[in-house]
Amino acid sequence: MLTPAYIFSNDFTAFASYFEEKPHTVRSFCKGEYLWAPGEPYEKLHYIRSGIAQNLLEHESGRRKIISFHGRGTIFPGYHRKRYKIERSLLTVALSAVDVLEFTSEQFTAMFRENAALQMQVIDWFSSYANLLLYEAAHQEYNNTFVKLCNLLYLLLISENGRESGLGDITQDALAEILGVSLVNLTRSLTRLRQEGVIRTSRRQIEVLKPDILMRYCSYETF
Amino acid sequence: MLTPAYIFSNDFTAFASYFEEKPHTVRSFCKGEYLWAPGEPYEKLHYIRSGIAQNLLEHESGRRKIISFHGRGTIFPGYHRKRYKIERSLLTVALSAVDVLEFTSEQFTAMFRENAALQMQVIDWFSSYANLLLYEAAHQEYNNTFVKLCNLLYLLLISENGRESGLGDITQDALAEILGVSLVNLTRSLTRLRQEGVIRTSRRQIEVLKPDILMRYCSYETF
DNA sequence: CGACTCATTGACGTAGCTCAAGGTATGTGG
DNA sequence: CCACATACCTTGAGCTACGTCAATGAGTCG
Repeated sequence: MLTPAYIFSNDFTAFASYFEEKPHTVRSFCKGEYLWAPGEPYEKLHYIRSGIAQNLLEHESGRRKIISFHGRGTIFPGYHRKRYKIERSLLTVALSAVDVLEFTSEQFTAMFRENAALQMQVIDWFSSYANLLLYEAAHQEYNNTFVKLCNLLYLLLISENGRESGLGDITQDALAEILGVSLVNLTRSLTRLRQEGVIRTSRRQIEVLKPDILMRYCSYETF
Repeated sequence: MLTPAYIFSNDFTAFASYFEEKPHTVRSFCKGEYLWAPGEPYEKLHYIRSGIAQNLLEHESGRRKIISFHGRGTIFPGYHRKRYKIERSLLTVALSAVDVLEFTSEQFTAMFRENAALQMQVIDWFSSYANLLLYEAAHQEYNNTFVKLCNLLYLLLISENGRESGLGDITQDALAEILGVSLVNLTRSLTRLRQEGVIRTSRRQIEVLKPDILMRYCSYETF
């Protein structure tokens, strides 16, 4: 049974050569560049050949919520046709150099119509995305910061998907923006875990020394 | 541009007669009965011919989060093939007498494969569901209870989708469970709105007297 | 008309916020 | 290679939004 995944990767690799054959544009983004800029409607879909990007939402209060990460071998955003107001506040930023195949909505629709396997993969992608959002909106909401953090560390560093997808380094500020808590509050929970010998921290790095203890702190839905 | 909808309805009515022709089971549920019981894996899909059901998640702390409502002319749950751990904590309850066509995963897959219009509608459903969850997980998270409530009242009572779908009456307890706040805290915000003459409340009923003022309290993403 | 559901208000404790200050790596230009 | 700037992390202090507990009121129904 599947647990939430913050990092999407390698779910469309089976279609890599198929995508290459079909009409598309090759594009590259530098670290820090927007794949999807603020205020822009989301017109294009990207198949990521290499690199990693993060998707986040800017709240009118100035706080930012990191929603998900998208690495090599996946499509972002999900294929959809309707336009939602919230998309104006969503943006996608390259965390490293990113190399993509860009499809217009029409180009992707043509592939979707003819390729039954692709249809199923799009469904699978949506169910996985919905699962992450359900976990965040309906489960994590009721956990305190400490449990939220343990859950996140488990999903990013211990779980199969987390280990495979390998985010590499991450700032504590980013962790706070994933969980929707303040940096100060996040640091306090990390300090507790460090004092208990569960983790070791250094600049942009968190190493889990005692995964079994970390898991005992996690909530039931997490693994 | 579309705003979040808590109530799903009439998005599959175009397929009503198509569904009737295809293999299915007709089922009826009484008010309070589970369409999807706790701990049960989600094996079946329902096309709701009449009635309304709510989908919610039970947290291990005992708190409940109401996620969405599903009325006539829609499908629930969304068509998907993978199994997620969180589904064990999800449940769906009939809020009134509910009459459905029940499809097994295989039966629905057969229809999905042959019917291109259905494929597109399933995509639209997923994008709408993802939009609601994004709104909840990434936007409402940063609003205080008062703004959360104003947003919800707008979406349920003022917005086009809310008015059309018509939840009818709703307890304040349910509102609190949608927003993930305590009943006490919710009541205080309602009291403020009542004192300002924005709403009138009575048992299971909320009437908006001054929609323009309510809207001024809402956050930017809401309409 | 008693029992139950639903709504309201008060009292009080605390998780997590902001503000503020400082410490420690990492990178960069001279 | 050093001086300095910048990014990142940590800790303290005080405030507040929101949670729980508790008591009561006000509709609804068999």
